[in-house]
Amino acid sequence: MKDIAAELNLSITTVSFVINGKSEQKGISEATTKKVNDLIQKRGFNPNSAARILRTGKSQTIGLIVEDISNYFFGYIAKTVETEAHKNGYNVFFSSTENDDNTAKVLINKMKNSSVDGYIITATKGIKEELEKLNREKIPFVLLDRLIPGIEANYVILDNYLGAYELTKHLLQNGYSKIGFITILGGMSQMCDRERGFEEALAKANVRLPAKTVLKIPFGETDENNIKTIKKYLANNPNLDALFFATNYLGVLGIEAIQQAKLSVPSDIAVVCFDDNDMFRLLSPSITVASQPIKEIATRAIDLLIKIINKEQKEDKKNGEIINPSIIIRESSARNKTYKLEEASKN
Amino acid sequence: MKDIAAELNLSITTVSFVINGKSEQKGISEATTKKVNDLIQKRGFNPNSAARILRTGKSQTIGLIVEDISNYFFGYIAKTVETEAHKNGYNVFFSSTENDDNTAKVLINKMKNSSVDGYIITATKGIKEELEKLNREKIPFVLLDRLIPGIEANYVILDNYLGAYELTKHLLQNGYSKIGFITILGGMSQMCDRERGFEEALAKANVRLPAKTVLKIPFGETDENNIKTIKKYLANNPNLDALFFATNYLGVLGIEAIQQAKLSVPSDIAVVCFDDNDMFRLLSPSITVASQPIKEIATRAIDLLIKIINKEQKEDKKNGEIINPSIIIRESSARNKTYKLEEASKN
DNA sequence: GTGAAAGCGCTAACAG
DNA sequence: CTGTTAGCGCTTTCAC
Repeated sequence: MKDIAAELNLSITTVSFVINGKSEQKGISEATTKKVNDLIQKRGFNPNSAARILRTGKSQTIGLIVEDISNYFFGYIAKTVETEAHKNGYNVFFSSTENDDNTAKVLINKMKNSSVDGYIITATKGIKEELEKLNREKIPFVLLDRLIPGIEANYVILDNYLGAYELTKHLLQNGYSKIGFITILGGMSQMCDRERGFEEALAKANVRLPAKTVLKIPFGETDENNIKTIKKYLANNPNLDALFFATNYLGVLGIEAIQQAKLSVPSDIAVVCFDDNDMFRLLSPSITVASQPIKEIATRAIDLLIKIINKEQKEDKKNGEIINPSIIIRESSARNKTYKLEEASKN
Repeated sequence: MKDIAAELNLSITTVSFVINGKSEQKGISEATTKKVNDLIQKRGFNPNSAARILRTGKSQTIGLIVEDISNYFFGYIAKTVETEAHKNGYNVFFSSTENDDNTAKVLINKMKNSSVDGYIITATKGIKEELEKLNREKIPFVLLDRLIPGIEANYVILDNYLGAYELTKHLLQNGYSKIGFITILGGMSQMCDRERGFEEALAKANVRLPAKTVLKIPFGETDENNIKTIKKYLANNPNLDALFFATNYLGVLGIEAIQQAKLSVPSDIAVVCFDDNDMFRLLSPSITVASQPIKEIATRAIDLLIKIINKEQKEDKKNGEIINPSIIIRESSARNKTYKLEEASKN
């Protein structure tokens, strides 16, 4: 910057104003502005962002903390967040927590050092304190996909209850009533809401299931072990006529388990799953799902965050957005042709 | 830092030395060191990284530029890079190019402003100049997945030629010789290598195909249009007995097109694809693939980059690593029921 | 063993 | 309309 100023016989201030687009505001002549801009172009000058951050305290960077970037849902979230962030002049730091509290905490602090201007966070269970600290320090963040009870926060989440409720209702209407529910152990809010939706749909239909038909799989196990667990569960619950997978990666594992157990879908067992992806659509039979409008979720989250950063939104007035899922009915939950609705409802 | 120093009646220098783990080297007493560390812990003090970057010129950040973070291949690359980077004390900036030159250029420059210490780049075709500039400025980078002709660079890529050659050989050995090859238009080195592998395997077997059996699909079209294109291609080439998809997302689209065209795999047409994923494994019939050891590729790339950043590697001695793919034979390329999968996979 | 002080590149208040 | 200047928080040389 100094060089530019020297070369044009201008003060550093002038150059700085031009760079920051304050020519007009500061009453700098068009000619000067142009001269400066041209030279900047020619020299390929880039303002040093470290200095700028140091001076302004703003890094034009947002931190994105997801559960697992290699999961399609989060990958697509990340892509959308990034695109939208760039549109608004922000860079994105991303990281995966692998659902580990400690990793999440470390990440939040690491990003804080890097002076991110705000966060989008898919929380893990035990980071309440960190979030409270962010609130105290007035560092903006938006919770995505899941909430932490007792935390005042801006958030964008899906109506998980509704999705699970409808998916379950769909199964019931198609004559499946002995439904196994496979979810994550120690799940966060989104998982609890899905379970609640499932249970209330059953309750409303006066269907009662033994508790053991809910299978909770710990996070972080190997795929192989999880498949084994699901296979064992299937063997122990031979009377089930449908399975509800509460999240996409469990669905994938479940399908593998079902294949290995040589069960036919849906004639032996129907399948529905939360979250859609290419695979569920192309599989034969294709899988009925509750689909999340991922792009919308991500866009809303980043837009909300940027609004907060720019103080267009009052700090103390938190804002929550709840997005509706859509149920996509496919082959995996269609009864076979000979099936009679009356018979099933006897159970 | 100033506060810490003041509170302990020490100079800022001393505190700085302790923070940077130079107590010993600088001959600071154990007692002092401990006192400082304890207070830092208690206060939750975090050194301001902007200031540090400004002073040292090192940001402990690496930039990861991929084609599309929502693609499983790149998502998994990102996850691995990130994990490995954190292990080494680095943060990761990531971005997707969507295979667009201009985006890629902008990203490289944006990251340069943010003083990344180095890059991992999946190049687009027209960023030769940018890379040359990086070389001139001695900013370390590692090319991943694909090369740019005429650029001196460190790189980690797959042996794409070999993968395609073997995949084609497999088809030929199983009696498929009228093989359609579906790839990206204007593809980068990795795509060219795959095509070359395909062609040379055919040539070696003395199989000659009309040119029109190679279909090149432009990047950036909608999925719908691409599926239409593939369907039209299938209709125009009814004599094909196998399809070779040169990359995973084309394979997915292709499978959808094949389903829509009501063709049976492999009896009507066999299918093989580059890159593996859950879907190809679980589909029925499952898809034969050339699988990339993604984790290894990512790990090698980040390790190589860090080595270069730390000057453990001479700047002017570029280092290239070529990783071997493995061929995973599945149902989609089995001739008919009498064909034995086990036999084939022995290789 | 420890401290003083310069300066990284930029912004912005203030002074002309 | 433009220039002077302080200072953001840290590292590091040099001095004691």
